[in-house]
Amino acid sequence: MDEGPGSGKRGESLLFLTDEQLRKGIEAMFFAYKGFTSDPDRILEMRGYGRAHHRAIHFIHRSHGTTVNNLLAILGVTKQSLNRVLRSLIDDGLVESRVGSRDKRERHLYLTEAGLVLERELSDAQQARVRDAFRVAGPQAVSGFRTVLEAMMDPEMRRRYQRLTENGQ
Amino acid sequence: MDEGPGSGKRGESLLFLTDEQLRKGIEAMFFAYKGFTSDPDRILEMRGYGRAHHRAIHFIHRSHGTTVNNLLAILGVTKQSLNRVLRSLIDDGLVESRVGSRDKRERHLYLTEAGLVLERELSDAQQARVRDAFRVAGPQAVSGFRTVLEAMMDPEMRRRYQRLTENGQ
DNA sequence: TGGCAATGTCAACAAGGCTGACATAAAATC
DNA sequence: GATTTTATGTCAGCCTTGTTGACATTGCCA
Repeated sequence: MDEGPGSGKRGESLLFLTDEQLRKGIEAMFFAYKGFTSDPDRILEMRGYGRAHHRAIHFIHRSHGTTVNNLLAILGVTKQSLNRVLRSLIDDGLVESRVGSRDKRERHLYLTEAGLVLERELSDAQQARVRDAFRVAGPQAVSGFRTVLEAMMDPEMRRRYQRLTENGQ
Repeated sequence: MDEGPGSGKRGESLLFLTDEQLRKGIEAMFFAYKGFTSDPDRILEMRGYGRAHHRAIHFIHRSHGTTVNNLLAILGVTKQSLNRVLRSLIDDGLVESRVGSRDKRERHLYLTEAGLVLERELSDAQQARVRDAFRVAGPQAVSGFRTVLEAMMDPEMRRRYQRLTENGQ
C-alpha cells in the first residue's frame, strides 16, 4: 500500500481509520449486501420478478397510499424505470393504484391481498437473515451497525430514511 | 404489523429484534449501499465503466496475480460476465494477464500502472466516505458494524472474506 | 385561460447479469 | 501414450433494470 490520504496511524485512538480497516469495511459491505439480497431474490425469481419489484413492494407496504412521485424520490430511479415495474405489479394484481381524492392528478399506491402475501414472504426471508445476524452480533453491535450505515448515506437519503423511521418508532 | 415470526418482544434484552428494528436495519442497508457506491460510480461513468469494472479492479489490486477462476469465485458471477469486463480492462491497458508459470493454463491478473492510478482514484473516493462515516460513528460502532455485516454473509462468502482479511491484518 | 405539475407511455439504448455451446491448451489420470 | 478433466476464452442470445428524449393527458392553480 502506498501512502495515500488516510494511510498510517494518526493517533493511538485512530487505529480503526487505517487504510486496511477501511478496506475491510468496504469488502464487508460488498459481501454482506450479496447475502442480504440473496434470499428474497430466490423467491422473486420464481415469480419472474427482480430486485426492483422487491423495492417497490417494500416501500409501498411501508407507506400505504404513497404517491408515485414520493416513491420515485425514495427509490431514486426515473419514472420510466419505475413505471415498468409498477405496471407489471398492477397488471398482476399485487398493487392497486387509486386516483387521489384531494389532488386527482396523483395516484395512491396500495398492496392488494395478493401483494401483502408476497410482501410477507419476501420480508420473512430477509428478516430471518437479518434477525440471525443481529442475534449473533448482539444489541451493541446492532446499534453500531445502524450508526455507521446512517453516517454513510447521502444527506438527502439520510433525511428520507430518518423521516421513514421516526414514525413507527 | 401482523404477528409474523419474530414479532413482539420476547424478553427484556431482545427489544432490538422486533420487526420494526429489523425493518430499520433493512432500510438502512438499502440507503447506505446507495451512498457507498455513488462516489466511485461518478468516476467510473466518466471512463465509460460501471460497477462491475470497479469490483474487478478492486479484487485484482487486492490479490495481485490472482487467477481468473479465483476472481470468479470471489465476485460470484459467470465467466462470460467477468470476461466482458476483463476484456475491456485489458484492452484499455489497465489490467495485464500473464500465463501462469507453474500451470500454464492459468492466467494471472495484475493491474498496470494505469490500472493502479484508477484503482487509487476509486479507492480514495470510496474510502473518503467510509472514513468520514467511521470517524463520525466511532470505533465501537465500527466494530459492531463489521460484526453484523460478517454475520449477514453467506457462509461461503464469509470464509472468502475472512481469508482475504486475515493476511494483511 | 394559460401554465405548471403528476402521471403514463413509446422508443431506443446500455450495463451487466444469465444460459448454452463450442474451442483450445495444458494438466492429470488411467 | 491415450484419454479425460481443468482453465480459459468466445459467440450468440436473452433478461432486468437503469438511462434519455419526446409526447399526451389530466387536473390544479394563478
